[in-house]
Amino acid sequence: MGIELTPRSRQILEAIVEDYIETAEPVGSGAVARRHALTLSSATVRSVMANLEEMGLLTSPHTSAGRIPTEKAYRFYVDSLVALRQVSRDEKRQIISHCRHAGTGLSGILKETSRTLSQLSNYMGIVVAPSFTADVFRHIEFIRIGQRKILAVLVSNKGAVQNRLIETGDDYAPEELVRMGNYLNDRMQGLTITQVRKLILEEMASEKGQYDQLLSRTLKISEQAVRAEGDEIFVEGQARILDQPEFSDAARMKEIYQAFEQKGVLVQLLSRCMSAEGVQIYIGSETSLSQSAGISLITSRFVTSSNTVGMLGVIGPTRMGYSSVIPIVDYTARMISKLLSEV
Amino acid sequence: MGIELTPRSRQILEAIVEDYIETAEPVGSGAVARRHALTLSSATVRSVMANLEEMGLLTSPHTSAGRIPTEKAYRFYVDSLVALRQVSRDEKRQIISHCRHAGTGLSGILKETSRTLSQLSNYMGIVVAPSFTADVFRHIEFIRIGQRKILAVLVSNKGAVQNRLIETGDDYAPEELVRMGNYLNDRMQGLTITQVRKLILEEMASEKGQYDQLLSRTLKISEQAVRAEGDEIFVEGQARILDQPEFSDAARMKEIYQAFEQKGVLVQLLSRCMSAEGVQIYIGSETSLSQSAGISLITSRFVTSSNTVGMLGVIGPTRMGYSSVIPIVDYTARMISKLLSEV
DNA sequence: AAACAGCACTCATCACTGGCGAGTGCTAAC
DNA sequence: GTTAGCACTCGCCAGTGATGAGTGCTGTTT
Repeated sequence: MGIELTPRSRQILEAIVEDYIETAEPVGSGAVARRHALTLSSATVRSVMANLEEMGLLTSPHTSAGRIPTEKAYRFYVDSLVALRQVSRDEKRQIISHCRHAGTGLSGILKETSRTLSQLSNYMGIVVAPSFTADVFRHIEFIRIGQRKILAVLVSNKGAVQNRLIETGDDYAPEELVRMGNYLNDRMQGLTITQVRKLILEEMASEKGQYDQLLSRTLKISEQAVRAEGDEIFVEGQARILDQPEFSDAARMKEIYQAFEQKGVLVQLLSRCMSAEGVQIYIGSETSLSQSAGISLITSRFVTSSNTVGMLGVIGPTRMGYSSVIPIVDYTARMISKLLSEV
Repeated sequence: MGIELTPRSRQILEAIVEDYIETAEPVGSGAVARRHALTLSSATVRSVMANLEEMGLLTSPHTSAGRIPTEKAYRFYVDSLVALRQVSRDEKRQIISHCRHAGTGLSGILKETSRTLSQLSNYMGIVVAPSFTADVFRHIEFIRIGQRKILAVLVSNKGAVQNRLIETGDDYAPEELVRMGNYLNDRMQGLTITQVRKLILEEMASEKGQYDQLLSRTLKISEQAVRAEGDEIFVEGQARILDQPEFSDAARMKEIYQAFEQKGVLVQLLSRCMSAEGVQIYIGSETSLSQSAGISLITSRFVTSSNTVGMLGVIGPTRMGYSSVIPIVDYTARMISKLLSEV
């Protein structure tokens, strides 16, 4: 895995990656020698570049163009070359003020955050609302609060509580509701919320669930209680992709937009990120998005007071300003975590 | 307003509009004469076309290309020329089955609808969830249902009910809640929900709202009760815009996406449509979207069992297949209304 | 007068061309 | 090991001319 490079090769590779990130155009030996004052002639640089190409770190689009970094090069770059920029005072200010300012509830804050990410990075900002569907079911309770209104209180093993108001077709007696609760509490112990939901749906479809009156009523209500809260996901700044020269061509674009249209893809992609702490980076095909698209993803997770975990990050071209975006994502995640634990 | 045209001119204009809708290319006199078997020579058609151009119904992109319809022509076309297609059996089937199939609550149905619209029309589908913020406030009630949980029940003059669960920082006595309710019921009579919300926010900011304990608590809670439910809006099929040849160029595209990014623009645009019944059509600049973009909008509203009004429709290029999209939008709106009143 | 054939004219599009310049790999010299 | 020099490749660009679709006008026919 570890790639062996002389210091000079590293320096040159870094120069190429950064140049390419900046200009989006193949960089030639001359440019490297000139811009980086390496006291090396272009010819020397050339021979080094030839080496790097052999190692699979560079490719040339055609004979007499410069070279462009491969995915492998980006990977190496972020792993061991990139010098992370500090988050500037101004950026910090923006992040914080945007977070605070957004008034309307969690959704509002997260949406605003997504927008801020997009603005600061100049790529696409993305935020996945925390949900505890991966948590383990601990306790559920149904409370009658009106003629046809039931309050469901769902508690997970991490202590997160989810209240849900359910309107029903007919009336339920309090004793019946208690029995329902007990039934579920007995049977669902140890499963994750997602599994619980799945199980309920299966039972609903089975014959037993169809003909047993009481059971059927129980299932119908509990399904609503456990239903995932729209797994909210906020994407902002889609238009910014169009700023990137490599996507100015329509076919390319279409691919990307289609990929994102099934947000399912994103959800799947992001749920992977939930597990690990800290900033995570997926480059090109590592994202397992429509391969050829040349997309990268920088994410970090954040937590809330109720211990649920959400995800935020930035999607951009592989040729992305890692040195500045990584710190921004990191800082934003911390801030959001802090903000959400205060409440 | 009424444009005077001889039958023949009308026929030729219709032919041109329909040809252009199909091919997206300037249509010349020859094509019209040939394709529509009008027993007219191209020369005659030419002179008619010259007339139409003078009337502002056609323009030529340059001397020796055919002509393309102006907005005015489209307007005239939909007003008095277009022959609406029937909704095919297959399309009906798709609309109905998609509506039914979508499981998860209102959001799910509407999202699926938006997707269906996009699929059938091959343009962008859009659905705005019904909200009763424009309704008039009639009654509000707070019910204590747990240590720190309050249920707010809000009723509008049309009989629509909105329940909302509120979690509070500290505990409230039932009597206090009753008093709070009375206070609001007295003061907010006759205002729309939107106005109520605005008033509450204003009072919160005023000195009185800051220092009067009871008032402050009342406002804080009622604000949450009245808060607009995220004015949900579902847009699907954005990628389909890229199928349209006129938008294959990146700059053009960007304009559009940026316009849509502030969904505010859409909301504003669509709230206009809410007032009138039946299918409404906005062509080009009539949409008051980024002018030059050549976008058209076909919408219709739908109603729910609780008398709230939503909006659905299709956004596409001005050069849109009106004859088939109009009926689809119309039919879908009817179906959704029916489906939502059943529940 | 309405319809039309004929004609000169305009102009986008396309394929082809040659010049240019950036960049390369190789080799021979320091 | 480093570098200057050189021949070579190839994308890009501007210019060229042929092609063809489409137009407006004019004079003739019915």
